[in-house]
Amino acid sequence: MARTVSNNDDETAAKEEGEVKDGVRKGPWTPEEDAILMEYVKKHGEGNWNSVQKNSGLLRCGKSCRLRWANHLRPNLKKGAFSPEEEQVIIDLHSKLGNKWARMAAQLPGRTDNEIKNFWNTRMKRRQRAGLPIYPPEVHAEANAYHLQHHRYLEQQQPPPYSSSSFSLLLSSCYPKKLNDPNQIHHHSSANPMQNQPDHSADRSINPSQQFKFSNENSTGNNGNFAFPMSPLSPYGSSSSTLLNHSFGGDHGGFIAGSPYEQPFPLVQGSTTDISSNQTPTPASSYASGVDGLMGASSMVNNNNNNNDYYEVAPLSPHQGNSGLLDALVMEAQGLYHNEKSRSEEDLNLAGKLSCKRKNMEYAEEGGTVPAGVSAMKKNSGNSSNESQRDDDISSSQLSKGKKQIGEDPLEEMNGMDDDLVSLLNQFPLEMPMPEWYRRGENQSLGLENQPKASSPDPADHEHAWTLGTCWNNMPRIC
DNA sequence: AAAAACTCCAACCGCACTTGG
DNA sequence: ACCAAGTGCGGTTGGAGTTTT
Repeated sequence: MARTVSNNDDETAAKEEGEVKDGVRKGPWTPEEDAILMEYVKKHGEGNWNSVQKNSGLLRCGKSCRLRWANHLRPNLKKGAFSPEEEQVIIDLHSKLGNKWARMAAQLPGRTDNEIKNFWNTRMKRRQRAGLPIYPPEVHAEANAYHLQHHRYLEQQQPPPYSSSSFSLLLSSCYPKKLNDPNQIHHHSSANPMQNQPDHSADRSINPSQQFKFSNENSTGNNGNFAFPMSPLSPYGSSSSTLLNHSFGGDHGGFIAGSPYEQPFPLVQGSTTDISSNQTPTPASSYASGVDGLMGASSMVNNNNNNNDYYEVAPLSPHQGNSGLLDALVMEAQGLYHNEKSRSEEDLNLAGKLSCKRKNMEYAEEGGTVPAGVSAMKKNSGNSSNESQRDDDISSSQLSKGKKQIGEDPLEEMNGMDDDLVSLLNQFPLEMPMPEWYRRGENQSLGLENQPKASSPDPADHEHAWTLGTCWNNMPRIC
């Protein structure tokens, strides 16, 4: 490690730490190597990394040189901890992009993808340990809106490759496949977003083997209760026709506001009935193609106790390519689940009803009010409370605002998806209360101005806050 | 004070994509 | 169309430093 190489005995340290194999050294860079590389780049510019070794005598492979330059030597690199603003940016971007570190880094001048990646992984760990949600509610809302609008944009531009597989498109739209797809990166660069027509070729090329099974082969006749594909971030699971109707019906294009990153894909004009009417039975293999098995990998596993279900999230293979969003959500679910479990095993039977209340407590804690029981629990998570405290400084206010009323026992509803989506669709609610936190932003340019106000929630419903953080627990009540 | 646990982060690795022959 | 080299990206690892027990 470079930082471990002392200045007083670099050669010794390099010999000890730098392993030379086949004329290529590995391990930490020495100041001398850095100097050589910097000199080389000064003379020849970036690129041609493989020629560095030939021309400079540096015993490093091209990849290593590029990495060293990009992460440590290039000018204008910011060092040190991320500012709260930067952290907020990262959280926000991650909710929209997943583990697209390079793209995130492009939004953060002076920061490297590696830095961001490390930051995020650390943050995820901390929050998982603390049983905290990965994303603040506001970020969820924004991301959800982003995904939905992006999806609709794509859908309008070109029909889904598989007949009416909105699911596939939505998900794939959330996880751009091709970095150099002009429609999927640098959204800001286009003055006229309509000029950027999405390239769905990537969506088409998705390997069906990687697709999760969201089996809906019998999903005809859902009575018009279109169950929109569940966005990984959606507080509603993106499954609410109400959400679609209320939130996006009548949009006439525009950007998502309220974020540092306005997303200039055009909002799609049209009503949600367009979407629902387009939903035709789709081969299971065509679902979720875009996210490399997003939902399947995270399919909630029911313990087959339909009355007092508890759930666990199926483990994810790191190679399933969910772009990190799913991982984040899985970790969140796991963390929260374990929290729940650790608090009271014997309360499992009541978990469905109580979990919302508990989550409220957790959010209250995050906001500074720490119920005794919860604080005791957190004490067991090492120093994570300190870290989480800082970590949540950004979002604590948001989180405190994020107490929302939602359907009861959202995980129970989740369970049905894998087994019988048809019944889920058939029972999907036509109306779902719009939570307070979501209405908060209705004056923003999300096209929410024209939303019919949801019926005011039952005050008692405030207790039904987020059971599993901000990921799963806003699923509307189905049964 | 020592050991264990944890955090941080630089660097490596493999895969996928692009480009040029 | 095919192949190889170059490049970029994301996942993972391993070690030093720090904190906790």
